[in-house]
Formats: sequence, C-alpha cells, structure tokens
Amino acid sequence: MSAGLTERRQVILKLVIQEFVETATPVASETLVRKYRLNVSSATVRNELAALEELGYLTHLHTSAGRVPTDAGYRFFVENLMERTTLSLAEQRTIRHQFYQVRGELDQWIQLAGAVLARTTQNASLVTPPRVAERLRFRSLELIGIHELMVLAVLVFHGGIVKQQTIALDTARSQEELRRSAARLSDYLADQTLSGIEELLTRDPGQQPLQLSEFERSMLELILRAMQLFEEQAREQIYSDGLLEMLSQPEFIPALARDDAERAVQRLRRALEILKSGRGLEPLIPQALASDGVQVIIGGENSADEMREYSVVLARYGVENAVAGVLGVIGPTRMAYPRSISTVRYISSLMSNLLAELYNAESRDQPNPDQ
Amino acid sequence: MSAGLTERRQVILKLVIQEFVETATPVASETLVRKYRLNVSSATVRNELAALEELGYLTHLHTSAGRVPTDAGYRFFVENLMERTTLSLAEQRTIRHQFYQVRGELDQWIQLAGAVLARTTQNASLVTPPRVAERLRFRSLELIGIHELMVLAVLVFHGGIVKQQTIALDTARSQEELRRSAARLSDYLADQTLSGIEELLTRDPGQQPLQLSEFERSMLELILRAMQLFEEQAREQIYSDGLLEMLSQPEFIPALARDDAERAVQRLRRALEILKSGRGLEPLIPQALASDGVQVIIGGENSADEMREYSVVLARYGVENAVAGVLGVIGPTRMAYPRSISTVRYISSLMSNLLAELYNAESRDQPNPDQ
DNA sequence: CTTAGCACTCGCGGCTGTCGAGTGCTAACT
DNA sequence: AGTTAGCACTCGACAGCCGCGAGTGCTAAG
Repeated sequence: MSAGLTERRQVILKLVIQEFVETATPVASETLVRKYRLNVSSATVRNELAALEELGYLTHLHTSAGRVPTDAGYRFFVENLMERTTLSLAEQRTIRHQFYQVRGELDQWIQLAGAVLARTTQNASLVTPPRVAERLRFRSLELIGIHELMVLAVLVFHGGIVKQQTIALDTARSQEELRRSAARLSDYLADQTLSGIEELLTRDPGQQPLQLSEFERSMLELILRAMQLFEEQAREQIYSDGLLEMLSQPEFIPALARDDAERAVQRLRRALEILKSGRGLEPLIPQALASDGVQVIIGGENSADEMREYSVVLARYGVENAVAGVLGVIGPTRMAYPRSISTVRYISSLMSNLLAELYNAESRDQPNPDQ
Repeated sequence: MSAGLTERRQVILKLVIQEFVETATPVASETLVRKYRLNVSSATVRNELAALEELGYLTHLHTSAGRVPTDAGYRFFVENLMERTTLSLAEQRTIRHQFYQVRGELDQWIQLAGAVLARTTQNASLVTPPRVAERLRFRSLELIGIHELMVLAVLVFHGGIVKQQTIALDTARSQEELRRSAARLSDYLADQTLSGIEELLTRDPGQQPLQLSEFERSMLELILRAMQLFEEQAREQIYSDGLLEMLSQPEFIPALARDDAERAVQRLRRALEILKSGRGLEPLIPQALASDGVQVIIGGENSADEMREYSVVLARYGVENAVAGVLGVIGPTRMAYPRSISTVRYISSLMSNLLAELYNAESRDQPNPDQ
C-alpha cells in the first residue's frame, strides 16, 4: 500500500526530524500541524506518518507516543532533505582568529580544532594528528648534552615533526663530539624513511658509504626504535574533547530522558569508554582517510555494536600526498546534522590550509625526485 | 554525657568506616556485631554509635538507617586509627617495571603516573608536571631550517625541558647563518632565567657584551615570549586520568546509590567538570607543594563548595631545590584512605627518584655558584 | 555498664486509579 | 480518492496507599 515517498511525505519527514532534533521528544501529529502551520488536519498527518513508518523512516516505541526517526530516516534526511549550510561569517572569523593565535604549533592546532568542534556542535569531537603519507621521512638529528652521561636527542622529520628523547650513555662524550656525531648521522640518514634506515642497517658493513663509530651505531638503533614507536602510536592515537558538551545533551540527563535514568547513565558511561579507548572509532578512521568530503555514519549503520546509539561526522584534512588526518564530531543519532557537517567541513578545510602553508612551503626547497 | 572517645568507641568508629568504605551502604549495629564478632550486644553498640554521633564522627540521614561517617570521622580515622600500609612488593615491582619501559620520557612518566594511580586506587588521579624551582633556566637554542622562510626553534632548558616552536621569517637565512645565530644566542643567554633575559633586553645597547643583529634580537623576543607562555601554562596545567575508574564507584551508579539516580548523575557531571577545569583543585596545589608527606583533604574541609563530596590525597614529588610537582588521587569521601595514601606515597617517591637521576646527574656538571 | 525487649520511624517495592497525550480507525464529507 | 471529524483505545506518568523489613532509641531489668 501507500505509493512510496511522495513530496508531502518528504516534507513531513523533514519536519519530524527537525522537530525531534530540536526537542528530543517524540513528535506528535498535532504538534506538527500547529507549529509549522500545515494546511491539513492532524488526522491527515497521522496517515502520512503511518505511511512513513511503513516505509521504515520512522518508529514508535508504543501506540500513543509520537514518532521518532529511524537510522534510515536520518540517512534519507542527510542525503536528500537537508539543505547544505555553512557557518556564519562571524563564526568563521572567530574561529580563524583563534587559530591565528596559536600559529606555529601543530599540537595546539589539534587541541584547538577539538575544542572548537565540540563547542560549536555541542557534541564530543575527535581529531587524529596528521599522519605523514607513506612514511615518516628523517631530516636531521641534534644531540644536546644535558650532562656527561645524559643526552637529549631531538629528531626532526620532514614536515616540522619533532620527537625528543633523553638517552643515557655509558661513557662520557664532549659536546663537540656529540655535535660531530649528530652531523654525520644527519647526513647519513637525510631524507630516509623508516624502511630505508632499516635497510641501511642490515646492509653489509663493507658496503656502507660511511663508517660509523660504535657510538653512532648505537644512536642509530635508538633513532630507529623511536621512529617505529612514533609511527605506531601516531596511527592509533585519537585525541578527543568535548565530553562535557556532549553530556549536556538531553540523552544524558536522566530527568529529561524519555526512558529511564538508568539508561541515561549507562549511555554516559559507554560514551566515556568509546572516547577514552577509541574502540568503535578506529575502523572509521581509515575509511575517512580514504574518501573525500564529509562522511556521516549514523547509528548502527556501520560501526561496532556499542556505537548503535551514536552518529559520527568525519572528514579528512591535510595536504594531498603529504599528510592527512581525520577530524570530526560524535554524538547521539539525534544530532543537528547540517550544523555538524558544516562545522566539520569548515574546520577540516581550515586545518588543511594551515598545513598546506607548512608543507607547500617546505616542498619548494626539497629536491624533487622527478626532475 | 558520654566520656569522650574511649578505646572501644575508637575501635567501633574504625569498624564503621571500614565497613562503609567497603560496602557503600550505611552500617547497622547488628551488622558490626555479626561481622566482626564483637563480644557485646547490638544494643551496646548502638549506645556507642549514638555517642560517636554526638561527638560528631558519625551521622545518619534519618532514624532507622545505619550510620555513616562524617568528614570529622574520616579525619580522625586518617589521623589516629588507620594503620600505615605500603603497597605489596609485587605491586611495587610491576609499577617500577612499567616506569622502566618508558625511561627517558618525562611526558610519559606523567601519563603513566596518572594511569597507575587511577588503576590501583580505582579513583581519578591528577598530576602536575614538575615545575622548575624558582624559574626556568635557559640552556641552549637550536634553529633548524624547515624551509627558507620557516624555522623550527628548539629551546632547551636546564633539566631536560624542551619547548619547540615553528617561526616564520621575513627574509631567507641559510642553515649556516641560523647555526651561527643560534650559537651566539645560546652563549649570550646561557644559564639565564626569564627575568635575567628581560633585564638583558632592556639594558642600554652600549652596555651589551655582545652586538646582536636585527634578526637575532627578534629571535630573542620570541624566545622571551615562549618562556613567559611556558612558565605560565606550566603553572596551571593539571593532567588527570582515571575518570572511568572513579565512575565505577557505587556513588556514581544510580542503581546502587542510596539516594536517587538524579543525584548520582549530577555528581558525575560535577566530577567531570572538576577534573576538566581544575577549578576547586587549584588551591590545593600550592598547599601540597609547600608541605612534606602526603596531604589528605576530606570533603568540605578545605576546598571549594563543589568539592564537598570529594576527598583528595596529594603529595609533592621532585628534587629538593630543583623541581617539584604534585600528584594524587581524587574520589568520593568514602575512599580507601590507607590504600590511596600508600599508593600516592609510593608513586611520588618513585617519580622523585626518577627525577633525581636526571637532576643530580645534571647538577654535577653545572657550575656551582658557591665554589 | 550491659542487655533484652519493644515501640517507633522510614525507605522501598508493589499495587491501584486517574489523567492526559496521542494514535488508529471508521464513517462521513468534498 | 483524498481529507477530515470523532471517538475508542493504549500507554506512560504520577500520586497515593499499604505493608514489610531494617534499624534505631528508649526503658527497665540484670
């Protein structure tokens, strides 16, 4: 029965979703008619609602409760009904200004992106640090004596990525000695990736272009280990923020939750676990990295079971062929999708521009292998 | 009436607290007699409980509910009744081992300390990074060209503290030029504190021991700003962890909370706010820095009003006259104080030893002003 | 000082009845 | 054929009530 999604049904579906997102309570036919001045009676709307339900876009917890969108309903909304918005110019300016304040500090960008996403969408945010495309490429090494048996090694990689580590020595080295070793190693390893260095290390000693001292070889081992560790943990790490913002959503407030307090708190605890451990989020990252534009994952559509009640809005950011990370928003499926999407889109392009400044600049003075 | 705190009352108080900490439900006279095989009847115990209540160590929400310790009760327990315990050797070994895994990385120590505190006490933890006593002392500067107009400045301070910042230049500089400037500035500023540098900067140009180029002067300004920023934010920053562990305490689980679910969730939200913003915690930090041993702040004893339901166990860690930070545990007043205290004590001494390795080592090759 | 005994207080779970919101259906209307 | 009024029906929310059980506080006797 019921001839599919007519124009009017689409309008009504859209209104139901808007209303539900706004109020967080099931929406009644009467409410729709009153609030949106529909020129039909509530009975008609009820018929349409029943049809939409049959089509799978809405549900009902029980007779005599308003309608609630299903995942499929949200999906249709996001795909076809939603108008594409952008952040207001004033908001854009404010955000740009904040980023300007911390220019030059990648870590701060990440943190700021997280904070801004959370604040403007009133949901939790997640940001992964930009990962170098392919592999980390070595640039130079500085060894700074902190004391005769203690050295601070500063590893600098292409793209302004820096990793520091203090290292204990077994025999004392002068500052000058350290400088020379650092310079030799820097030359030796310049522009190498992790696997390149691994290869160098296993190469027959006779073939080495440069004889390394015992000390330098042991430094090299350390560098290698640091790089491995760094690449590994960079892959996993998901920075997140805005827990508090998300928890101000009615879903998490027992007094407002339609179901009972018990559920609200379990939800809360689960949300914490998801954000802290990243479980349930991880599978989404590579997916987002691989695709253009803003990805929307709604409820149980894709992810692990514990994510059934949450939606995630993700976008890649970075510089083509150089670095890429992922940032986005996570919140209850009842989410203001247009706003989340436009915020994520804006922040990701902002971050991309900031990174491009760093990277395009750098690539100019880099040897281009194709020339 | 009631001749003060007799021996027996102390025993009973102790039992009440142990029992309440364990079960999180008000404890009844009958329970005490049964569980701890007291050789008196429950009626006698009731008389004693009444006396303890009159003395201010216990309360009850209404007639016919078991007794609950007051802040004063906990205080007396901590001060006089509790036996001083230490972590088991096995636990100590496990913890030491974990720290050994990340040797050489101060940031990791802090994170690890937070995680271990949280896990072993099942409460939230807080750790402030070790602050340099007096002021930050400059050690050296490295300038690493990332590209002709982009430089990575690595500021190294005494004690292995490193701060990095990328800086945009207006005119290109060669790597060699950067190296020379860095060396000159390093010499010029070596061992200076922030105020020392400020003084140098304002000094009459004629008096300067060294003529700086325009470029070097502008670098110097940047260094100064970075140091100011760093000192400031180091003071404020409180790292925290273990939210999830704390939330597994019955106080935060509506089904188990004696009062209602509503309260449990407000508590939860408030705990989040305290940990995220650090408000309510900040006043405790300087206090802990100024005193030896483990500090215990119980409920409303000291802190802001929103901390009324929480206790904090804090200790200083660090190296005398060199660096000091604070670490500790925060949780509901119904806390296993002996365990918290011994854990905090152990971790703080462990961290102190680790830092001492770094610092005593360093001070050996530092010029001693008294010689 | 200790104890048995007992009245008294409360919280809690279960049960009931009422109210109101909202739907679903039917029959009449355009 | 689509729309609408009308109305029965469903279900959750809420308040009130009852009885139970846990635990105290008091008293009087040992």
